[in-house]
Amino acid sequence: MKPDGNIPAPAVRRLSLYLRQLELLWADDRQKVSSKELGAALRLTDSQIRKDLAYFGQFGQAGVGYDITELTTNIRRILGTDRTWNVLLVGAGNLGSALSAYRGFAKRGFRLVAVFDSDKKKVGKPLLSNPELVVQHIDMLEDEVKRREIHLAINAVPAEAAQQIAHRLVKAGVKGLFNFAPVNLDIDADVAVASVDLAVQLEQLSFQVSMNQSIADAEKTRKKRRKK
Amino acid sequence: MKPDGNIPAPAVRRLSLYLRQLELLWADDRQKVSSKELGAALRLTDSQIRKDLAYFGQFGQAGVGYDITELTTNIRRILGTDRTWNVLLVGAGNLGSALSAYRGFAKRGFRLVAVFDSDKKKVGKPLLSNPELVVQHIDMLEDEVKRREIHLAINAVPAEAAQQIAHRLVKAGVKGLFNFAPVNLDIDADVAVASVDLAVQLEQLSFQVSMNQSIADAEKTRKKRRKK
DNA sequence: TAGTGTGAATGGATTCACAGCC
DNA sequence: GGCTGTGAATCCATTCACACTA
Repeated sequence: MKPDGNIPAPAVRRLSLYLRQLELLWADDRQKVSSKELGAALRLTDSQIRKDLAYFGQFGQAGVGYDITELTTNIRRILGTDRTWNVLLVGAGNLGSALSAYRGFAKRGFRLVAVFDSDKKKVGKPLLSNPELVVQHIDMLEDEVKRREIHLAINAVPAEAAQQIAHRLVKAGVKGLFNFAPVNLDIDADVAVASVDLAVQLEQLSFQVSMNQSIADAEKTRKKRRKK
Repeated sequence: MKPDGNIPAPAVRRLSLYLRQLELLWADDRQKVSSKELGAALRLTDSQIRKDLAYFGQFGQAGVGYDITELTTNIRRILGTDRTWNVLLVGAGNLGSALSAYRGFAKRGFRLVAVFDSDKKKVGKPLLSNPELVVQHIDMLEDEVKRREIHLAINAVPAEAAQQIAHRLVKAGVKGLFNFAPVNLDIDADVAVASVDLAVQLEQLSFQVSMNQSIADAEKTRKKRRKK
């Protein structure tokens, strides 16, 4: 892979979307797809798709489009999902358990290989979702990261503990961190971080709904006024 | 509220972050904060924070900064979280159950008032996390939305069902949709949608980690070559 | 002096438009 | 004719820089 110059983050995010759509098409026995068709399905412009792909190489054929199998392979390689990643999970609470049961991870080459918690009541118990996995005490973290070559971690501990656990994960050698706690992690720049804050998402919804509402209201009064 | 002109979506997203930080400061008994201090804590520039806030009004005092309580109130009003939102959940599987147990929602004024599933084995059972909530059959959806004035919905059903449920939710009158399925929902423009695709997030991590790795490798060979 | 609010300048990302190819 | 790949043009977001204020 070429550790290329400056690739916009939004382009990388969309790569995942393209992959999804390609898999759908593939399941439908399709062979070729154009940027226009892909764009229509994902509600993006065709030129955006072409530009995004062009950051990484030339995958299409003029007049024909993209070969679905080939493009799929290429995007997988770009995203680094053409191999299996070992993933660990810290926090076997509600959220953690749900995540450990999520099928979508395995389907995409992410294999959950270890689960940790600090609560002694949970340690030693197998996961309901996957009885082969037994919750380990958090003190085993460092050893397991090394032993099983784990590069990605899902951090599903409460907000208070998140920063400390993050620090520990990084020190243990984890290179990417998926964080669910509503905190801004302070982390070395060479460690990748993805964050999902569920409450923030709901706030965005609440904002949009409020705003749509007041637009609709304004519209209504405008119309009323016109009637006069 | 003023249904103002063009507010950048990223600015609205950051509003949530400001709110979180303000709450932290407030818990620390602080009275005032400057854009510079806020920026340092959140790793943003001070001017960005001032600009973001300026989209919505004038909240600061030159030479002093922002009053924490006052700014908190204002941001809540802007985001529409100065009131309680009734929220429903569709899908009482693993993810759904975890979400229903998540405390962060209630803390921010989002009240889960109904849970639906199509699986008859689940219907009628109370939620472990909140025994007052009993899983209802999906056919009750429309009635409940009206009866309890529910405007927001969390869609935690499998990908195959997501589009159909989304459609039904919108028809029932829901104005905002929090989607966890890895699909692009086709929805009226006047309905707000927030999406979290867990696998996409992991793919972003995998990309970044791979890229960091190859940068590090390149760095290494560069150094080696120099040594000669 | 410390800090806001804001026009102007910069920097990025998206879209346009078209040459070139199948 | 249909479609890619890509410079140029446009659009949008961020940062700069400073007048103004407590």
